[in-house]
Amino acid sequence: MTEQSSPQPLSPTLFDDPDCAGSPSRPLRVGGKWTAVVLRCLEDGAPRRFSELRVPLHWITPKVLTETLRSMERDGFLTRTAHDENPPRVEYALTDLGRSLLTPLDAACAWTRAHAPEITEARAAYERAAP
Amino acid sequence: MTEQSSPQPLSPTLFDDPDCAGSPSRPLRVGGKWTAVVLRCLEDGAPRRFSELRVPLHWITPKVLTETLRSMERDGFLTRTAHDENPPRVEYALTDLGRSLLTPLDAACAWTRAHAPEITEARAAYERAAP
DNA sequence: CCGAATCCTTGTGGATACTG
DNA sequence: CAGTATCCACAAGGATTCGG
Repeated sequence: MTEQSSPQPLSPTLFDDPDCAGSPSRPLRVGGKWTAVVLRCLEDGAPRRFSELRVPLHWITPKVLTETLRSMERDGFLTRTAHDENPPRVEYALTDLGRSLLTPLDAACAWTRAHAPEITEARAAYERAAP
Repeated sequence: MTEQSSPQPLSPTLFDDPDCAGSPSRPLRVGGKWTAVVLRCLEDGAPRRFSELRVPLHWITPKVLTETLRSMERDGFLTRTAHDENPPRVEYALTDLGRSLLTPLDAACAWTRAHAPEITEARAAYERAAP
């Protein structure tokens, strides 16, 4: 098996940026576990290939990525374009609807970043009170 | 058992208002299934008792409500106040932190309402293409 | 290369019954 | 009233394998 070191993997729990790595509170989520991370991967508007998407997604298994992409396609968040070539090439890109989801997503992410310290402290206090 | 007709039950998938009843797309969620609904129940600032909370929550089972409240207390979203009386009385109320979560929550809810028709249409189109 | 098919593990939520 | 304690069902995520 090929040795892989995902460069800057995004977290499954979404709304994370690197800062939230410890991920205080399961933050807001969209649909499945990976939906929002896919949104982040595609937010620059450039279409991406299946295998490209796996890299920043912690080497998510194909099955799970397929499921995620299918449901997002079904909901109109992205388009799937299969080019009839050999080797096959399939590209995914956000639709306007998908891009519009980034707005509430960013709001939620901002909230998480802003309040992560409070949550961490609240948890610590809770532990102190009830060990 | 007492016959109960929960008056205007809030949906588990959160961010719902009555309009989103059909709930296109699993919308954004906060932590567990019920977290955000509890936020909504407490958003007016008035403290509520355990049993009061069960009513608008579809008669959620005590176990699940307890879990939800515990995790929210732990994260500092609400406070739990046990009055030493008989019969016992326990009240839950949002903290400032919990209240602040309502902002991104409202944003997400607004997005869902605004785009629900598009999602519904996208799904219909998807079904037409791949029946 | 892009997935589909299969099987398995886990987490989350829920039903029911019982207690301080 | 406000929970615990058990047991259970199911969906989601994941590993592995196979196919176009």
